[in-house]
Order: sequence, then structure tokens, then C-alpha cells
Amino acid sequence: MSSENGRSQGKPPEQGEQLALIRESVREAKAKAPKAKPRTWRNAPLAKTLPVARVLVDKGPVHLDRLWDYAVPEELDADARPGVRVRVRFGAGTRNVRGGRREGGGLLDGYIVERVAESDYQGPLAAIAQVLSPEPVLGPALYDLCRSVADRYAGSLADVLQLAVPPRHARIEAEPSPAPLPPPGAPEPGSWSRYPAGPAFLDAVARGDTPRAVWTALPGPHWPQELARAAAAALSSGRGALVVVPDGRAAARVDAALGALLGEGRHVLLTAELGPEERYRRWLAVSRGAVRAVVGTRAAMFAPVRDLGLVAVWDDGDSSHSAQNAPHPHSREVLVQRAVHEKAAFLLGGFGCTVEAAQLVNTGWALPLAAARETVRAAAPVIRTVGDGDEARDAAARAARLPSLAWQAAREGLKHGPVLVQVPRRGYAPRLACERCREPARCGHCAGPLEARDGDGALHCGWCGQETRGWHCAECGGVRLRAQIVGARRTAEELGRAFPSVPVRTSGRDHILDTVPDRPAIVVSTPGAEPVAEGGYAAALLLDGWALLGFPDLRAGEEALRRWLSAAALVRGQTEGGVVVVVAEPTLRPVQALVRWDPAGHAMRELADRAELGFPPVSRMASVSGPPEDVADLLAAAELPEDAEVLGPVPLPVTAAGRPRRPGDPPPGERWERALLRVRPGRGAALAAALKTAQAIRLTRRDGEPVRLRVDPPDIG
DNA sequence: AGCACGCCGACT
DNA sequence: GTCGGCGTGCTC
Repeated sequence: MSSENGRSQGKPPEQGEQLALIRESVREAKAKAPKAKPRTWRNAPLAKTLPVARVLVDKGPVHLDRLWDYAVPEELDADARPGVRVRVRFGAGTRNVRGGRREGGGLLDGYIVERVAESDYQGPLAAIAQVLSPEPVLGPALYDLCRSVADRYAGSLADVLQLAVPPRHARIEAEPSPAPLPPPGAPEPGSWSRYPAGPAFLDAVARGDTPRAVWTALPGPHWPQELARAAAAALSSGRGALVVVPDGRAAARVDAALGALLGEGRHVLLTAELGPEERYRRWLAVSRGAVRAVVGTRAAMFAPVRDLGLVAVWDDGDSSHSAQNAPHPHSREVLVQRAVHEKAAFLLGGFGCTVEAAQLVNTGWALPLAAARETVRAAAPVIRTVGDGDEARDAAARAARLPSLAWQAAREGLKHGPVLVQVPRRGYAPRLACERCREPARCGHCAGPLEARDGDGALHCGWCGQETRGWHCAECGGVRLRAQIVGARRTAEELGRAFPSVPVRTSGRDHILDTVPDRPAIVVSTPGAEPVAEGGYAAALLLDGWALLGFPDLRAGEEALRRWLSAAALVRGQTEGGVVVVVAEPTLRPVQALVRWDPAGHAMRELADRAELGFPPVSRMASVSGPPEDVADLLAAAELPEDAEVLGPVPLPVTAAGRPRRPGDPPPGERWERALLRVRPGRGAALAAALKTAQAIRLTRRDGEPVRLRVDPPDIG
């Protein structure tokens, strides 16, 4: 890790510096104009000090992403503190009309951002209509955070606020929060001792320093306790801690670990499952400083933890770290910003390693935190690979559609404990098979699985990518194909027949098992839903290699490795006889990284490739999508940074009618295009600002449809 | 987004 | 004259 006064004290990879500068210069220019004495239409009595409130109007016109000055009437002076929710009149109807004055315009919700003595605005100020609640929910730190997140993602402040500030429940606000407990003592390093730099990281956090680390976690069940200890170290320094994990299950485990370490009352769990009222209750406890430590899913990334001492993210490669709502901030990126702005320590951990994490290390912004090679080797299971084409010789293995090696590993493992079988998620990448005899459709060049991309009828090999024309079944001569999705249930049935004396359990999207007992059983699971085995699995079979690696995405390899590592980390270490069999081409890079248990090395090599190709995160990208003429319009109007490269636009696949639409897809039947914009990393803020400005101009003039902007588009490739 | 103002042609 | 088309610009 690095420390605040250490060598790696650098700039974060991306900042809203550019926008901040622009705003600053606008403010300076305005400051030269004589400031008017604040006056209202009716000359109503104003607050004696700081009579002007700078208000962020929520849900106003999207492009009016700025603060508005309102007068603070004397009777609202006490309640109208920075951060409170207010209602204000906003709209053309509020203006003076001829001789008389009329109050028109709608009442809009907003937040007081600050109170100032004078306004830059020359005209008469409208008065704040109402203070909705005296609770200051948008404090200065949270406001600054939302502002910089909006800037980075070319989104509006109001959109970010929607993610960051939960809706109000008056009844909950009326309840008092519990009294804050004194800081706990510094925690023992515990299993952090397995990492050479672990205890030092913990010490630095406990001392009040701000070390930053990218942590490659050892396989096994210790990570929730390790995250809890890191959080406890921050608390012991008198500061707060925030831990963001991908899903509710992981959050519950860290929550339990925090409870075991700190008792009750020093931390809260913040997840969507709580329901709006309980969530607001806990959020308020954090906002009021009654609780200093938070663990939660992505919405918790904005949690207004007081005097933040540590931010931590677990498994940042999991796609649920990206918010579903515009402008789609990613918890890793938001917490990088918070670590810098709020001067907190930073811990990014997982079994895998994303290229973005590798980039943080590569730029020297964070230091690697990993165990010694021999510690890793002992803790990890033995990994064996088997090509998908391997013929099974045993009849039983063939019946279960398992290669011999996988079948043997399962049979052997079942003598010692539960065996995990990871299968592709239904609909993830449908495998094609002969409609008549069910023989899988294979590529004529390399025997890889054929896939139908884009639904345009063309068949491509999932391995070598070559197109196959005029397919016919090698077995029976059939010419019609069907999608053969072998889901968890079918696999479970087949395995049940192959191992009739062993119970078979399944865990998948709709029915997730948390844990399984330490007894022989076959546990079939889709990626991400793997139950924890109490004594570790004796073996695991990873059967979805072709599906994961065949996915046409820049991250396919990284994502396959991440899912394999997550499953394999639940298996006993090799010293306890743990074995993993992965059905995938052994020459492929992610497969080799799994065999060597070297996620960080894999990420570094991926990063080097991306650098060569100019792909993110070595460059910064944004996408513009919409009807072709609107995309062209916006690109023509935008004053892009000089070095910005425009790739495309290219047509997007048309959304088929009736098909469930994923967010970001064009409306059914519409022909949309997408352009990608690329700049070097330091210019990301300038790119976002240019796009946002161009979009705002379009919205003001109301020419054409608004286009969709997305910074860090997820599906490049 | 709304809403008002303003500068044009056709109507009681 | 003046009613109302919608193009343009502002909203503290």
C-alpha cells in the first residue's frame, strides 16, 4: 500500500478538474460585476445573516444543472440550513408581469447547498416557499461527491442525487438515532498476517493514515473478516469506514463479521432488500454520525459516512457494481474519488483482478497487497484442465455429458465432501445443436461450438470466430438447428443419474442456497450463486468454459477467470486435497492464469494489451447512441478535446419486437447508431464536459431527439 | 420542460 | 385594429 506522505501520493486517474476550472472561471467573471443587494418581489423581511440560499432544483429541466439563488425569509432562517430539502417556485411564471407581480410557476423540490450573503443575480430573488424538513441530508461532502460524479459521467447532478439521497419518510426522520458509541480498540491482524504487507496496512489505517491497496485475496472464507478488520481499524482511528460489495449475500457476510468483531451499534448494513423505510432509518443514522461504519451494495457507495477513514470495494469485476440508473456510476470509480477528496484509505479486493485494479497499481496510485507465492499455492486447490472435445470413455460419464477427467474428479471428491458443479446460466450463450439428433453444432475448422450472433442467421465459431455457411449435422445430416441450453436443472438431473447414491442440490438465480453442509453432495450452481460449503468443497467442476470465453466482449477472458476463481476459492486448498477441473482450452490465457492462480499477472497482461490497442482503462471512452441524424448532429456540435478520436458511428443491432429489452437497447424496430469517442486518460473530464454541453444545447433548442451518452460504456468489443 | 414575449398574417 | 401562429429565450 501507499501512504499519504509516501511516494505514490498522486492524482487519481480521473478528476472533474476541467469542469471545476470552468465553473471557477465563470464564478470569477461574475464576481467582477457589481453584486446586487438581495431583494425580493414583495420586500418581505429576510434572514438577518446570509439571506441568500443557493438551491439545487431537483427534477427541473435536465439541462439546468446548476444552482439558483433564493431569498431566505426571516421565519425560515433557522430551518433553512445547508443540506435541507426545500420547495421553491421555479419557472417563467414567477417573473414580474407588467405592473403587477404574479406567483406562477411550479413548486419544485430542491436542496439548499449553501447560505451566502449576496447573490450574483441582478434581478429580484424569489423566496424559498417551504423548508420540507430541517434534516440536512445533502451535506457539503455529499454535494461535492455528487457534483464530481455527475461531471465524470456526463450526467446531471439531479440524476446522481437520486442515487445518493434516499426519499424522505417524515415518520422515520422524527425518530431519534441511537447515541454514537466510542471508537473500538485497534483490531488484531488475524488472517491479515497471511499477507506480508497485511498487518502494516491495518496499522496504517488504525494510525489515521491513508494507505491505498489493491488486494488479491487468498482463496477461502476469510475475506469477510478481513474486510471487517480493515473497517474496524478505521473506526479505531476515530474515523468512519465504508465497504461496498456486489450483492446482498456478500453484504450479509461482511455484516456478520463486523458484528462479531465490534458487537452491535457501531455499523449498519445498507441494501435494497431492507425496504425504503428501514433503509432511510439506517441512512439517517449514518448521516447524523450516530453510526460510523457501513457495509452495503452499490447504492451504499454514496453513504454519507462522517470523516471517512477507509473505503473498500470487494470484487469490482462484478457487473452489479455499476449502477443501473443514469449516469451509471461504478462503485470502484466513485470510491476512488471519495478516497481522494475525503482523504481516506482505499482497499480494492477480490479473488480476481480487474484491468482497472491493475491500472491503479501500474500508475502507482495504489500498491499491491498479495500473499507470497507459496502461501497462494498451498491455499489454492489443484487445477486441472480438460478440452471440451475430450471423449468420455466411461458410459456413466458420457450419460452425464462430462469428460472423463471431470467425472473422475467428482467421483473422487464425493468420497470426502461436497462437489461444486458450475454451469452456464440459462440464456447466457445458447449452444446450438442439431434439431433432429441433438448433436452439438461444431465448427468445421476447429470443432469449437457454433453460435448465432445478432440473430442475423450467420453462424460463427465461438472459438476461432470463422463463419460457417450451409451447416449440416455431421452425425445425421440434419440441416436445422436448435438452441441447446443445458441449464442447472438438466445438469442436476443428469448428474443425479450418474451418482445415484448422492444428494444433488441446485443453486441459481431464482433459488440461491447460502451454504451447504460438509457432507458428500453434488451442488449444481450458476456463476455467482455458488453456496459456501462449511468445510470447503472437496472438488469443483467448471463446465461453462466455452460459454464464458466465447462471449464476444473485451472482458470475456477476465470475466471467465473471475467466475472460475470465485468458484474455485470455495474449494479446499491443495494441502487438504481440493481439486478443480475446468473444461476449457488449456492454452488460453485465462485458463493458464487459473492454473497458476495468478489473477494479478493476468490483469497486468490484459492491461498491456489494452494499452497497445488504446482500449480502456488505458484510454477513456464514451459512447453516443441514438437515431443516426441525432448522433451525427451531436458529434458535429460538440467541441470535443483536440485529441478526441471518433470511432464510427456504426449501426446498432435492431431490438427484435417482443424480446425483453435491456437498458440501453434502442426501442424495438428503430435503427440506431452508436459512436465511440476515445481520449487519453487525462482528458476524460474534458470529453464528458464537451458531450454534456452539446447535449444541453440540443435540449435547450429542442432540435431532434436527445441522444444517449455513456461514459465507460460496458459493452465494447 | 413550461411559459411568456414578439413579430408575422387573417379575421370579428 | 387584434387574435393567435409558433420561433426564441429565460427561469433565481
